Amino acid sequence: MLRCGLLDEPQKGGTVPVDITPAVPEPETIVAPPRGLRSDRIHSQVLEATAALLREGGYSAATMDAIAQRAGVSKVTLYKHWPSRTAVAAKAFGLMMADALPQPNTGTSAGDLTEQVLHVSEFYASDLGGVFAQLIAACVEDPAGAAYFGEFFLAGRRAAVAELWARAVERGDARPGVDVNDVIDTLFGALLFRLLIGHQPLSAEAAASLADVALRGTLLPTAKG
Amino acid sequence: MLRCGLLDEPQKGGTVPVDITPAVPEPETIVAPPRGLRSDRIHSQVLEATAALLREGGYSAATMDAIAQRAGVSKVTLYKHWPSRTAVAAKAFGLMMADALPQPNTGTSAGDLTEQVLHVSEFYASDLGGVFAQLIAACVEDPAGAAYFGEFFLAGRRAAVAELWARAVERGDARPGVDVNDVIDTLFGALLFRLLIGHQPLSAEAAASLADVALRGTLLPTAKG
Amino acid sequence: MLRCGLLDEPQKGGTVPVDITPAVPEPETIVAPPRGLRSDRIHSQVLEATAALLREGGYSAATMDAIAQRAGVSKVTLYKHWPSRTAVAAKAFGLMMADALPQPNTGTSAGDLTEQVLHVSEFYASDLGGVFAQLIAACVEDPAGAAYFGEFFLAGRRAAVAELWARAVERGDARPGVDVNDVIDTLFGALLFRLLIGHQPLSAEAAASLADVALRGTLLPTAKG
Amino acid sequence: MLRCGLLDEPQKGGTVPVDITPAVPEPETIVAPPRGLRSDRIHSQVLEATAALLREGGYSAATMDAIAQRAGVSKVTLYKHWPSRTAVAAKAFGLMMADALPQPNTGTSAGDLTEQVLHVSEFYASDLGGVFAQLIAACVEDPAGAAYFGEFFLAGRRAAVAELWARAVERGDARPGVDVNDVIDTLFGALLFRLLIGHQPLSAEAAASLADVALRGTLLPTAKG
DNA sequence: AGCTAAGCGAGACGGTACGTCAAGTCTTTCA
DNA sequence: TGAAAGACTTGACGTACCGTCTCGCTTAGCT
Repeated sequence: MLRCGLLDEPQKGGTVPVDITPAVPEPETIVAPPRGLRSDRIHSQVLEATAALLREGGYSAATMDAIAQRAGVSKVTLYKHWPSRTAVAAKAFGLMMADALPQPNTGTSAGDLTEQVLHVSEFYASDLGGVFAQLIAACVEDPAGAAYFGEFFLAGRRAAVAELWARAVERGDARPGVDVNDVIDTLFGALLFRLLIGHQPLSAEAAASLADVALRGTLLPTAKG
Repeated sequence: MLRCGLLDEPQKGGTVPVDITPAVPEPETIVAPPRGLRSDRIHSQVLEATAALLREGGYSAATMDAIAQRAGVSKVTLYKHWPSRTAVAAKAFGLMMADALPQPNTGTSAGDLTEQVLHVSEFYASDLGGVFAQLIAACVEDPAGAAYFGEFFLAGRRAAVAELWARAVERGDARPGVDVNDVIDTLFGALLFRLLIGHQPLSAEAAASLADVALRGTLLPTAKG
Repeated sequence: MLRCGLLDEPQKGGTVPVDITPAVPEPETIVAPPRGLRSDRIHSQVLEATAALLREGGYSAATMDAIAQRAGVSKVTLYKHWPSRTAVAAKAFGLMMADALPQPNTGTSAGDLTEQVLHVSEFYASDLGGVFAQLIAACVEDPAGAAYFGEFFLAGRRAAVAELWARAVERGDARPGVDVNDVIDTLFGALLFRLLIGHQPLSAEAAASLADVALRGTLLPTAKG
Repeated sequence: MLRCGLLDEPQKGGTVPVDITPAVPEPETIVAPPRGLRSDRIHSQVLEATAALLREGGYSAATMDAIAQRAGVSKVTLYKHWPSRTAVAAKAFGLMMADALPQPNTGTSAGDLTEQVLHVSEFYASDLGGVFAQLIAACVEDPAGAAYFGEFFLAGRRAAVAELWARAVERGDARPGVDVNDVIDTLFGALLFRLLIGHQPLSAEAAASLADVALRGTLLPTAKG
């Protein structure tokens, strides 16, 4: 009825040898926006305006009317470039977050992955983490938006973690036979759970504790720092 | 900005020795509905109507107008008993699901927990799993509803898992020092991730694989079946 | 495809003995607005606001948004009371014009009818005559609005002329066998023609000339002043 | 505020001795379309496409986009040849109707004029009569279009009737001193009234009755068949 | 047993946002 | 150079659902 189908990452080349291909077929929901010089200008104006609105007032402030006005663009145009409000917001959020999280490099597999979990936990606990939760929520009812969120935000995040995992595999720290997607979902699913439900804190200690549990299940005992 | 605070379970009795008390202070959002005979009738009528609507058309069909009409109750009354639409839906969903998942009893700790994961995965993949996702999403923007969702649905689920964990602790299968909340979130967070994002399947195999990873991190090697 | 069916006058009693019953069956398009104290207040507020807008900027200024805002009423409410923008405007215009044209009383049939034609011609030539034309035009595409225009504006006008005609009949000035509707349409159709097409002036002389032609065809030669 | 000024017929030649020159000054609204071979092809393509659309779905189907697409012409080009949508539609309608009504020739003045009224009444009652009403309505808000409607449709109609009237004058059937414009407007205004308002039928009997009334006012008693 | 006050059904209402439509203008690209 | 293609702005439309409000009836619970 309302399954999402969020992820269809562009898979841009051999940087990531590990397979993170989505198991579900790629939806054709991402609109090909009109081409041309004007289109490019509009595209960036809209995304900047949306990002600003998201920062200032969260998803609920990023109304189509508000975006249109702030970007100096008409609503009709918005709907010609994106299939829904969620899609605009998702793409804007993705670009805004593009290089927010630095790739950790501690020298050890456990260290890298733990630090990544800490970064994400911190992000979730921030204001933008709230926006992230709102977007996840919005995507539940809007598969079209979900495709954008997968493409422009989630794919990048997953690729980053997949790269860390690939390093661990190279180092011989990974427990054999463990799927990278299981690693990612186990490491960050718990954080997402807490972000959405809010039943448990998202503190650094809590994150470290969760990372420890998850890494014990995925790395070899010898890899534990 | 928009953290939820979903869980404030009533913790009714000593069945669960392990601590799953929420770390965040309990919100006072749950309304005390008017008392009296009529109130009881209204309460159950509304919840049944809402449950039926949720089953038939998901959260989006459970409009306040629709609920009011189906229950033969006025909207004003609805708002006297519950703070918001989400709250009604959450409570109705909780009661509807009250005894949907049987408590597994395989004889081993790993078996019990794995089976629980399989059950939940199956539930997520069902139509009602979609409704669950919608409710999670709705709660992101409505803390009041979130309180109801925590109280009437999540608390029960977590308590059930906590009991399985307590058994594992008694059996000496649990890795010492592991927090029960970390266990729960790690075991089910990954499933929730997949439910919401839909990037990976929710099949039995996938669930078993995730359970395996998570249990390796929480149970002692000696407990692995 | 787009015939109107404008007129369904209430026919309020024996004042007018002559038959001006519409030949087309009465449409059921006029909405029964919600009842109650609030409704009454809203009704009058809306109609006053609309009348003001019509006076100030014609039909094109009487937007639903503008009306809603000026009347301090929500658009949804407007659509609960009236089926369309045209309907609101038509009713407001009707009430606004209710007693704009005095009933002539010159002592002779020809005098009365001629004076009426002059009045109407003058009205057509005024700003409000323009609004009248706009309403006629709007009703062409909106049968629901047409019903309101018939009920709240045209019916009254026709009844007024019908009364003059009835007097002429009593006086023995009317050519026998002439239908009152033919009289009305012949007397005023030419004016309407000129209002809409604008090919010929709506001056007093022109109106007198038209009235003369039409009355020669409807009154007996003996009645001509 | 919104008077139209529809009629500015080119008056091309002595065929009509009677004066039907408009009393209002001729507006300069009719665009001189670009000249050249391509222009001619475009012109006819557009007008044919528009006529087809008008026939199929009335004025509301004759969108500028629809016309442009059907004619294989760009919208910019449309606006280079005509000042507005109404103008295109009006011209297309005029050409489409060019020889729809045959000129009656019954041998008597009254017969000719009555038959013309019957023809027009029949036309009004047809689907194309509805389109005619829509065009009249559209012209109310668009003087530029009105000019085209006058030039390419109304002028021809009026000239035809004027010719009948000229014949009556030659025959000595016309009441002396009656203006041809008064004749035309009186004869057909009533029909237009009924077309637009729809309060009375447009049947042949009704038309005959109206013609009778009007002709009694314009022809001499001796001319009545 | 009857009265009073609260609870309640019905549904009108304001508000906010949505997604859509068509007119008319402007820009790019092709012939 | 002029036109096709079509992107864009503008302004309004009609709809959806939330949560509040008002009315008048019903019922509970006290006197």
